[in-house]
Amino acid sequence: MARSSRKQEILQAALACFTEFGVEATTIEMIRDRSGASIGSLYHHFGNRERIIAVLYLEGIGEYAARLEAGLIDTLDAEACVKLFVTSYIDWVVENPDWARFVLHNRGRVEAGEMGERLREVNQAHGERVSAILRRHRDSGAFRRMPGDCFLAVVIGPCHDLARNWLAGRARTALADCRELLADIAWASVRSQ
Amino acid sequence: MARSSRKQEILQAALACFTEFGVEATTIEMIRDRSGASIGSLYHHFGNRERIIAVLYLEGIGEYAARLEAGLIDTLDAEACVKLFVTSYIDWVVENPDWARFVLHNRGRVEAGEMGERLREVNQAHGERVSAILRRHRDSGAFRRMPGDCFLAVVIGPCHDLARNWLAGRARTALADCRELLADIAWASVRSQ
DNA sequence: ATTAATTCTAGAACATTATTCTAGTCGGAG
DNA sequence: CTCCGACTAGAATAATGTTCTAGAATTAAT
Repeated sequence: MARSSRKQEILQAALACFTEFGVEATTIEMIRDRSGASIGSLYHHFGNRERIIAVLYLEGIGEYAARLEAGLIDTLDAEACVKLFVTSYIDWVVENPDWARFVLHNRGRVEAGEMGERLREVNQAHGERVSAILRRHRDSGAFRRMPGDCFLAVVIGPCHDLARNWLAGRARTALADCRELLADIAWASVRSQ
Repeated sequence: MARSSRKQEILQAALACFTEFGVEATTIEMIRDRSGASIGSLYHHFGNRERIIAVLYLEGIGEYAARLEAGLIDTLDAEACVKLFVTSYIDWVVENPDWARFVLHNRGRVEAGEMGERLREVNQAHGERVSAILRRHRDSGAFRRMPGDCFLAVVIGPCHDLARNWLAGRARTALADCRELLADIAWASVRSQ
């Protein structure tokens, strides 16, 4: 099979181009040059430009989701659950800055495209597994009463915002240094009373 | 001058196309068709496709920033200041959903493009005016000690997240119904003690 | 009112970029 | 060996963005 890694090489090259020049400005040819693949190879593996973007996106959120779910499985108490959302997100961003930046800026694009349906399915499946775990704590009254949509936004929203700024070089504070603070605030915001 | 609104017509048509088909998928020709302008007119007013996007973006954040600053000028106490961040944001999103969706999904694109420098200037100027007002309260000890980057992320991050979901049709709860709750949480998260 | 200057509109010509298509190469299964 | 599917290659083509030249509309000056 020659190298089954050709596909991965293309994805890596694409991410590097996106990081360096922006998604808009990178052309198929730039990806071809950097990956060493041919036009034919590129289109064999992905079909079109948009699908390169979509695959990269789906792999990214998949990686983060897997990490989160791996941690959540254990019999954690409500506080640890909430804090895990924050810390595993921040850890992932710090470890994969380019990927994180790409994911943070391209959800809309993927969702509007032909892979949008797939993305919604993946997100919904992940959301339901996570909700199932949280429901136990919610039912036991560990959380302040609020709509589920708000709960997630309050817990992870500040992380998204700060990560976005940090990745863009706009934040004076290192993201990692806010790990504990954001986890504390998230827990304080959603715990009952 | 015929209509000086030709430029605005183009912007409105562009936003409508972006909303309906996504920024990627809308072509210059689609904008031309919907606005009734010619290619020449389009390029006369904007120079290139990217600048249409950038102008739309800058007008959007300008509108929200103006609203926020108009409210902040008054001699509000710390709590009212923080809550105004939340409520004026949510109000703006509810009143301008298409614009808000566009702004939420295209910051990276504008920032990476030729208007990126301009955008950073505008944002910095706005940020400094806002910071100046908040500093008074911070110095008086009204806020929990934390980095400035975190402060803003904690206050407005959940709004961004929930608005993004609501605008995408993913939220079960109406955004407006979360106005007070999010404002309360924001204040509770940043007030001292 | 006429002229001149400026702004704006028009769309064909052109350039760039994405995509398709045909022709292969390579490695393994039978 | 030779057949088959996965993969690679790059020229040909299609789609789209941008430039360019010409001219219409509007305004201001005389």
